[in-house]
Amino acid sequence: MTVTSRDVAQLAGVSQPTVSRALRDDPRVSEATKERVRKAAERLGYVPSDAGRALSSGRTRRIGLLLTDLENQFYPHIIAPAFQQLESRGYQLMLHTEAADNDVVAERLISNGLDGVILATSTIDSVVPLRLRDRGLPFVYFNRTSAAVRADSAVVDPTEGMGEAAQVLFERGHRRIAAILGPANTSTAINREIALREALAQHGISIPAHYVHRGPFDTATGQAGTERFLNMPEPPTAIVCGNDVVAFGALNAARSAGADVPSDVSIVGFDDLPAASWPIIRLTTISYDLDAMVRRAADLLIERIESPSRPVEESAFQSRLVMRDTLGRID
Amino acid sequence: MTVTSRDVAQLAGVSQPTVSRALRDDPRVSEATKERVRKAAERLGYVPSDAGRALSSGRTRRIGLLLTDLENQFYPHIIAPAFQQLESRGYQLMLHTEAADNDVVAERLISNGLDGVILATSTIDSVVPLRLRDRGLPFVYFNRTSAAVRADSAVVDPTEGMGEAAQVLFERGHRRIAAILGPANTSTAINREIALREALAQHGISIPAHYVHRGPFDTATGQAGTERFLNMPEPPTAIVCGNDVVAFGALNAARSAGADVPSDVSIVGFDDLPAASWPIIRLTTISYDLDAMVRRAADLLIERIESPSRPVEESAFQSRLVMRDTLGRID
DNA sequence: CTATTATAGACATACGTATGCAACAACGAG
DNA sequence: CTCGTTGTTGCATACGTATGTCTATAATAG
Repeated sequence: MTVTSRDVAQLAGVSQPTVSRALRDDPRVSEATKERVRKAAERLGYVPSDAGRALSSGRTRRIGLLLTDLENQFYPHIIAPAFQQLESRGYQLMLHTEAADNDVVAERLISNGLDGVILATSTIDSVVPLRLRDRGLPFVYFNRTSAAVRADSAVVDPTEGMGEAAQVLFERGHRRIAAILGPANTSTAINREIALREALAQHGISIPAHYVHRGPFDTATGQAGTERFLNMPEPPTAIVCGNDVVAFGALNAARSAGADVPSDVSIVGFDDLPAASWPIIRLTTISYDLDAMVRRAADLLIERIESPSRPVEESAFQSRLVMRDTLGRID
Repeated sequence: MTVTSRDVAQLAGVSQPTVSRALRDDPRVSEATKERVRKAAERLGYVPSDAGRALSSGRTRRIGLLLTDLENQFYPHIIAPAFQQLESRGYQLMLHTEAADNDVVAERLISNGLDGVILATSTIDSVVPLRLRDRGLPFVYFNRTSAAVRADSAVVDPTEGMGEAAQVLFERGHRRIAAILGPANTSTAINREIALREALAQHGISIPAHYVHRGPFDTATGQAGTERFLNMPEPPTAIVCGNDVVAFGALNAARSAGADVPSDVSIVGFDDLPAASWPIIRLTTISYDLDAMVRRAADLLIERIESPSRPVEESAFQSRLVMRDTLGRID
């Protein structure tokens, strides 16, 4: 039924191993034979079997990307550049989305014969990195890291962005500043909170406990937090959000409550997703080079696969504030 | 290095085939032996090799989803339910994004040892369906179909939705109606255009050529089309868009041009993406059960895989208008 | 007590490719 | 004329699992 390298070998009048080598452009095969083999392969419509190749070579040239919650607008923007970068280096991307982060997930990653894994949604207490390390399966942290195992990583450094945001908030007269932060077990939420608090502290501003809302990085969290804040007797004048998706939820809540942004309340995001710059949104947010970060993660992983003993490389990307229309002035 | 079924067999004191059967709960193995094997597997941390399994059984339980343009907001909403549905039926999803639609793509799909493919971005002149059919690799059309090969499909029937939209547009006094349509080589663009024109014709309205703009299903198209329309000496009072993403672009263009929606121009979308119902957007659009459609596509494919000789099933999903705030009344 | 059958497991082999090693031819140097 | 060298190909085998067939043991019937 299916055409194998043996069939090609027979037609070309060579042995099966020669076909294998010829089609991968092995220098040990003469140009004349290569040409003959290619012709034969073409004529039979031969397509090498990934399974056979994987079994024999022990490598699949396949890399997993582990995500939770694909519905979140943030992740599609990772997938596309990851795909491209891996492809340009001869690897394929295999998407894995899992609600939980447990042993079953780790097993699935391992059994799939992946050459490596990009972990994009690790929590600081994830078990997956441990399992992967035990198996010797290379991986890289993207965006978030886990405390359990040290590994190559590509993350954002929120310091500059939060610094600029704090500066502008202060200059524009904001003193009552609230924050809608991500889950406490994610490195991103922790780092952004620290960066924000330190930056505000430089202007003598602190965020009281009742001005802090925590939850998953989704619109519902932004919505819930903003509703809570707006209903307070003394609402904040500005809300800094853990990311853009949360900020979109905040904008929605403000609109629903009849509060004008930015004259009633200012909102700041983080990530600068494409939608943030849409004329109907114009979100003031903190930006960084997401595509470059994805590409870096892919590169780090491939280098790790190809030379496993390299020193660990932790790569941080600068961030900066992008002023648009959702951060106003207090008179 | 890696633990194989042979290692487990040795530890459990049985043969390798018995391990294979025991772990897959084959009735030919006694419960006592199964238990012993499971214990041994657990103790060694055995994880079966996908490649070995694929090579031996000829099946991978892996299904490809072929997309172009992951950046488009529409597609992530397909991926998540597809993932879930396939997983619940014991299959894994393998994402393939390709800019083009050519032989190379088909070859990649074939070599990957997929059990089947979901084609989500076929054009009517796609070559991939031909190649897959020649190879005997099962596939299903999702959303769009191709004329070249008949196959199972799950698509939207735009008739009712467009009918309701035309009705409301007419009742609210719109007579100059424009359309921003998708690429002419996609079945979705064609079907929606036909449905729209027929529905408007019932009210004696036709869309003149200069009120038609065509382009890819993205925000840029919506933006460009709307700019063009708004600059006309006699601009349309309403714009029907090929999908929501296009409509978002139209909203952006209107905002940039200082045109109020809906008092200056009305906008109608198609798909009812989650963002369409956001308070800051509130897009009037045509809705259908996208998740069910995805699940249907997955089910059709799996059934095709498991019984290849079934008759072809073409599944169409009803659509309906969802009124929100972007379709106004002409006084 | 023997013949028959059911049951559980072993044995052999297949799947398709990659790779170390041996074989061979052609050739030039000594 | 011999020997080493270089370049090209074939041979043998490994990768890890699944499955058809065969065998040993136990259970059952006559």
